[in-house]
Amino acid sequence: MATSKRQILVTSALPYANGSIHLGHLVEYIQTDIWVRFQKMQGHTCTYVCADDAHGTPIMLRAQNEGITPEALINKVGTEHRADFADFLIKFDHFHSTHSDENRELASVIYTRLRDGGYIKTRTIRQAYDPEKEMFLPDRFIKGTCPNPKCGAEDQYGDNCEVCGATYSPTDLINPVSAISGATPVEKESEHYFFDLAAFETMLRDWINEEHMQPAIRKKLNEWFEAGLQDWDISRDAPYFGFEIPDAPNKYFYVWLDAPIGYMASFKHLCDKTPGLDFDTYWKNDSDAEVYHFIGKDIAYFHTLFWPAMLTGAGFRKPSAVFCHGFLTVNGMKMSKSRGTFIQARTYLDHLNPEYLRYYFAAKLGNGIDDLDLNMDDFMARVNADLVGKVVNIASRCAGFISKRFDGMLADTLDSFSGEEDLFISNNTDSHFVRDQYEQREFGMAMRAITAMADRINQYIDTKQPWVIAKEEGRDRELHVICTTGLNLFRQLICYLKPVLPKMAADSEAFLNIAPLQWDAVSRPLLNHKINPFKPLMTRVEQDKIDAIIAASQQNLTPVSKHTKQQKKGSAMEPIADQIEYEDFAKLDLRIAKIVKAEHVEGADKLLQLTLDIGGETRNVFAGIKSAYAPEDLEGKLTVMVANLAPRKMRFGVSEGMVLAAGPGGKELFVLHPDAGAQPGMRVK
RNA sequence: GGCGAGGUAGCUCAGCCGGUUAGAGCGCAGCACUCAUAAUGCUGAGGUCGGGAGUUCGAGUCUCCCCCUCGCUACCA
Repeated sequence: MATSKRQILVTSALPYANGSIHLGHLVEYIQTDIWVRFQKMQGHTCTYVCADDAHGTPIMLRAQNEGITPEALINKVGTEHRADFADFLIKFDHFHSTHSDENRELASVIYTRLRDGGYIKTRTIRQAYDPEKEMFLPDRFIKGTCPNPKCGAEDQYGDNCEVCGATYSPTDLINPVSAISGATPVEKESEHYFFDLAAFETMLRDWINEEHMQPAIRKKLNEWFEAGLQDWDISRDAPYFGFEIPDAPNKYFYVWLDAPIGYMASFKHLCDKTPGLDFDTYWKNDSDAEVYHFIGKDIAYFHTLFWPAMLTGAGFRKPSAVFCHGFLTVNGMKMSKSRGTFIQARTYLDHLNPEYLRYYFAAKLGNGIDDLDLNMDDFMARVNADLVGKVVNIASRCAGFISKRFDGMLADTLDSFSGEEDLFISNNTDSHFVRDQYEQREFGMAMRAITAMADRINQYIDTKQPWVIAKEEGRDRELHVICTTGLNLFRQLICYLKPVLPKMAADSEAFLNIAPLQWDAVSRPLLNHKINPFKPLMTRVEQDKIDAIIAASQQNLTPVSKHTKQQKKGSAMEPIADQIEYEDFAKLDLRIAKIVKAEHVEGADKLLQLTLDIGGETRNVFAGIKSAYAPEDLEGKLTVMVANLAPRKMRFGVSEGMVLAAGPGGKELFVLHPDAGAQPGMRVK
């Protein structure tokens, strides 16, 4: 490990200023923040910058919808983002916006240098245009019927069909409409600016063969090389919310052009107000400083191809490395609004301590690009057992004796009744391992090593039985040393956990009455020192809090804008329910049923009582179809029923399933009938 | 369809270049203890390492085939 001071600049991907921060985002910010805090504790100069990604069509349109300026929108969202990050203890040295003077300047510098270097070309392309709104339409803003003859799903986006998975160009859509105005798009030509990525192929191929990224990403890049590097369209026509291209009126930089430059811009802003922090030292071509980007694996293309190529073409240094992480799943599945697992940062914060999540993510993060699963049961068990049960418990079980018996003073030596110092030293030795794991972003390994230390300490206390010694005459000094040892070991643990748990570390520092912990400071014990009374440093995760988060996440997102708005434009069709997995469907047991008997129910206005034969057995089912069917119309016919629906006690008896029917109600109800040949009891699938 | 990552105890995961009885934590069972936020310690049960074939003296660990999961992508990047 390098012992000299390093100069390190670290970034996380820029969150888009169009939506809220959710738990998926936080994997990255927490990962980065832990690494940065760790580097700072090592005494290195480590600077962590980020910014809101504030440009692009979606932001422009959303601002219009809300009747505010894009600037007002990004300010509003920016404020919210900052609060979410701050409350999750993500400590940026600076959080900027891509819609800033610094970014405009740097984007212009980079573009101009690329242009002068011959890396910018122009070409006329044809693109869908909304004649009513007078703007070109990104594929995502065109909707129509899927052109796949086997599919024909309505209301699909311009680039691919979410129903059948087919891909096509917007011009293939049947009855295409602009999702913005409802007008029919026309084709129109426009001159676009392109970045000549292929010109950098040799440089990029060399670059990725060094240690600048994880092996899995490198493989992916090779695949992209095989496919051939394409020119990159970096311009968009007005109206567009972004920066106008210097020598091209009414042409704007595509949001992804100025987004990564936002890393530099944010840093530039910080440099301008921080003495001793010099922009060029970090970004000049031959810089010795280190620059790292933490990103999700989905945006590797931008960061490992475009970005280093742009930097090289403009005479800047390339990143030292790009670190990718996987996605977050919740309870083993993709985050889902309907399951209540699409959890906003704020929703979590309303109910739980952010350090729980920081620890849990740390415990499961490695340096690979595997997805990370937030399993709620595991989350609760892990946090409670490791943090509360093991770590905090050590302080809790020693502190009482120190304050009650020794007036809050620690002993003046650890020397020994049996190996106190050895234990202390062995933790120090292990700290080298922990440090290496942090450096390598193997946080899970680090957490494991730390909890193993905690196990040893609890064993030590158990062996020593201070509660027995406390009752015996003349063993005060022994008791004093044991508890002092315990608290010193605790101090080490907290130090090693500090990058992950900054708040708990601060509280522990207050409890121990010490200056902020630095990594190496704990190699010598704290002796003959007055500590403060112990207060609980962390309480347990409770199940009802987790339930509340899930419930709140479900409500948050059900009725909202999206559906209602689009519904008005389209047909009067009831919106399609949230997507389900095959397993969800497979849970339904649908059977062909023969209606052997149908009769009126005395006293019921809407119900008919049906006796259904489903092969081996008969079921009694109450169906609300009296308004549309007479019993005699039904008897003898076949229909389809849900056979595994939980029986329901109704006023007139127990209903053991339900028959399927369509229609709005009243006379317009249509019971399903199978085609000829179906037999009672057959499963429908 | 293409590509990538995975499938190891109930759960979440370690297992480097192949080597004796496959590991950890949580959970579970029993015991101990009571200083501690029902915390802690000890003991134990539990896995034919997705399936099959091959290479080898020897394979979660290498090769091939198959099955399953997840992700990306499908001339947007």
